[in-house]
Amino acid sequence: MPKIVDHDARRAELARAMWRVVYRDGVGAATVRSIAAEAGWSPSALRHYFATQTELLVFAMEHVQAEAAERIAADDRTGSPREVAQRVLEHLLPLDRQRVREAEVWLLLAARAQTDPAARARMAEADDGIRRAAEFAVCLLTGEPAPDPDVAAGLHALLDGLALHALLHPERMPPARARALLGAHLDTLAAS
Amino acid sequence: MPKIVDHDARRAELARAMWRVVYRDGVGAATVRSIAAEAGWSPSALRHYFATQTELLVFAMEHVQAEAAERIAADDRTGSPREVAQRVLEHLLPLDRQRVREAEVWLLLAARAQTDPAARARMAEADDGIRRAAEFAVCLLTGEPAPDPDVAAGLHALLDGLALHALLHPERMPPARARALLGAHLDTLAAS
DNA sequence: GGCCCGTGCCCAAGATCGTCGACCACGACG
DNA sequence: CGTCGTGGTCGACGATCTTGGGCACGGGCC
Repeated sequence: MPKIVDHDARRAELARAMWRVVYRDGVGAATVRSIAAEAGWSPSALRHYFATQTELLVFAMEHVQAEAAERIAADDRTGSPREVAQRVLEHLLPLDRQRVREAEVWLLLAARAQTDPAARARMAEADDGIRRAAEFAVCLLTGEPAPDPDVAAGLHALLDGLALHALLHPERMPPARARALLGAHLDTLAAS
Repeated sequence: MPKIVDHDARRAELARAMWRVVYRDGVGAATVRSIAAEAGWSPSALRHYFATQTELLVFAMEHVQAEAAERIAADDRTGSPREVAQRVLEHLLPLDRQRVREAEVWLLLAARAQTDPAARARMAEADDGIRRAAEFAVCLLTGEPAPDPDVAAGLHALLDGLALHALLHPERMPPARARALLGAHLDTLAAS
């Protein structure tokens, strides 16, 4: 058979090129052509590994989720359950430049999910991940083995709302304020 | 001088055409061409009234905000402060088909605000409107004349998060559930 | 009443985008 | 050593937003 390249490795390489573009020029500059140029190839070459631009965004979104999961897994879980819960959830907020860029991809994919089924499916999985983190935090706070679904859903909505505000209005919702508001919500959950 | 047309009336007419397209085909179909065709004109004619597509979206967003403000103003304010607060805030959630369409425009403009200054400015104003509603609700619940900024900001973030979930995952966040989660949050605010 | 010129509008083109088809090159297998 | 399938490029297509040039109309002025 012909020459064989490692598709997964190539996709990862292309994804790295995409993130370089996103970090440097913002998510709006992440076009097929600019990513191909960044990687040093022709735009058509990308089609062998990502059939559509949405597939690229989906792959980038998987990277975002993997990064978040790794940050959470790397947490040492020291301190009170309340402190652990807050730290875990803060890993999901765009509190530094890198995570702002990641959240930009998240928001772009959210808008695209309104019309693109593939984007919608990926957003649903990312949503699951955040929901599980919220449920984990609720379990930590209440001491119960199973979280109240409504309490977790409310925390989940607050998280996404804080992320949205931190992204769109960073001057009104700086990282410290997002952290404080999250902490206040966790306090009320712990109290009840 | 030459023939004079009422620019405001023409803009309103174009905005109505846009909303017909959005209601029928979704926000993804709201291109300059489709809107011009819906209004019966050429795409270039739109440029006299909306220089860019973002201006169209901004005008549509102003309509969304005006509709929401009107819904809130039309509320008869009967019932307990707790009930009034919930009803007012529910006017800001995408609980029916029309408001889902309006929220689609909101999300599209949010994504565009990442790169487009005009969209960003309009989103900031829309954000102000929601924040004021949240502050009003907090005042109702606490009985204080001035709301706690952090409490209002938390409620605001929850509102936007609920709206986002109702929009992206309506099967997980149906209108009844969004209402219930909002109500639960208001209960905890009233209790503290 | 007739001319002017500015507004309104269309046509065509430019720029950029995502996507696709046709074609070429290389290299592993038979 | 030949074959053919994979990898890659080039060019083109269609759609999009945007822009410039030009035509038509009609209100104001002489």
